[in-house]
Amino acid sequence: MSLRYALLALLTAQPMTGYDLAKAFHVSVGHVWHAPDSQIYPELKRMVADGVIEGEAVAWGPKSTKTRYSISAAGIEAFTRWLDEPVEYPYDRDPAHLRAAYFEWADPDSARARLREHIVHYTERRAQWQGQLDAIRDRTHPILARRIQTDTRHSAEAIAAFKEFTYEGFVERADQEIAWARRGLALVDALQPGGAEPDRG
Amino acid sequence: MSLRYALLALLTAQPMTGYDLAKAFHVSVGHVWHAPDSQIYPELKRMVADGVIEGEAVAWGPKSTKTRYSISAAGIEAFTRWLDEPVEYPYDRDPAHLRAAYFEWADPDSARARLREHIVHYTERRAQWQGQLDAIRDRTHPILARRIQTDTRHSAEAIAAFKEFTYEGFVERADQEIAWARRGLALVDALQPGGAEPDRG
DNA sequence: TATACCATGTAATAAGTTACATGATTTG
DNA sequence: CAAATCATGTAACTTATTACATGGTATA
Repeated sequence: MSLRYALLALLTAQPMTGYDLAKAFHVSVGHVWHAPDSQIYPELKRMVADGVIEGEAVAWGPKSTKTRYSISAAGIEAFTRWLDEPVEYPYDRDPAHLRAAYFEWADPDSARARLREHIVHYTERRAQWQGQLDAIRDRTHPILARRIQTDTRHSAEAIAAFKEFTYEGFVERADQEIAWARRGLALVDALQPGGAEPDRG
Repeated sequence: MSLRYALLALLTAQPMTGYDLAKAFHVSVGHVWHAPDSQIYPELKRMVADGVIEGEAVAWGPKSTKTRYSISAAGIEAFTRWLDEPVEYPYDRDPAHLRAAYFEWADPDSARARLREHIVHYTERRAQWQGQLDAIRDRTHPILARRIQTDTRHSAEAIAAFKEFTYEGFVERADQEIAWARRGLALVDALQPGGAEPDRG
């Protein structure tokens, strides 16, 4: 159900067509709550049916139209009500840590490969999150800039501060995962003296 | 597909009936990869069909039987092959951080409530993970103890070290989430001077 | 005029969630 | 003999994944 609120959040910044919204999604809130286009379009239809957004057809070329969606009063209400509800935490399900727990069954080089992949994965994620953070801090993030312009009820300071806060948490998480995997590499080396060269990195 | 390997991992320690396995699951690897009984039993049937485990009926009372499952040679092979494959990282989908990003729309007391709930949630999780860690370290963890007894190819040291390593990562993650939420409380207070009492905790 | 990209999906599948169901057995 | 718990699920639903589909529009 979070996808709905992620989309509502985007539409509090400005009305958008489905396509623009999907694009904006992937470069902003999609970093926090992933969804493919094939999930976004049907959800938008359901949201119209439920009255939380409105869709109007706008001309596109000589014989085509596209739909521009805007949040309704009911949508604003649903969005703020959602913020008042407790979070439903997902169950723990962590494929990387699951494997790490049974590394005694893996070839030491295989274990090292998994840990290095973990570092690569979180290094890439970290770069993405840090990129968001930088753009939020210097106000070059296009969706944030637009939001600050159009939102009259909230201060630019507060709008940006909570987005910064969110991504800071992710960057710290990435750092923690990288540090954890490095310790794992050291552990594999310690348990398997004479294996591959100890990792420097 | 990870559920299958979590179950195989448990069965490398010893053969178990479905019921015992489900119970053991919930107090051990279920902390890393959650699954309800209603997912475990059907998966066991599929695993028998795929030949990675074998089920034998054992008498239970005068007129009933239960099934005892043991890992097969093919199962051991599937399990170790799984450790050789790269991890498929799930997409990011974080309901708590998603909300935090839009706290400017929330009543400050609502934002505080969400952040306090975050602290409570991770404090509880941390206690569970730390409990596992303590039991692993002093070798009182029943499944680990059994595993160390029955596993002739891996050293007790390595078996325990990787489980420790796994749970250490979770404990650190919990600490990070708690610290993050505390900073969030401070941020809400800073943006809303004169709101509720600043949090001490 | 071809290529990129705009626009919007559908279909099939997989995985996981919640609620409920049923009967046998052991134990106090 | 009642209660707990052992034992094993099924059904209905929701959510998400992957792959594919289709045609219009702008631009070089």
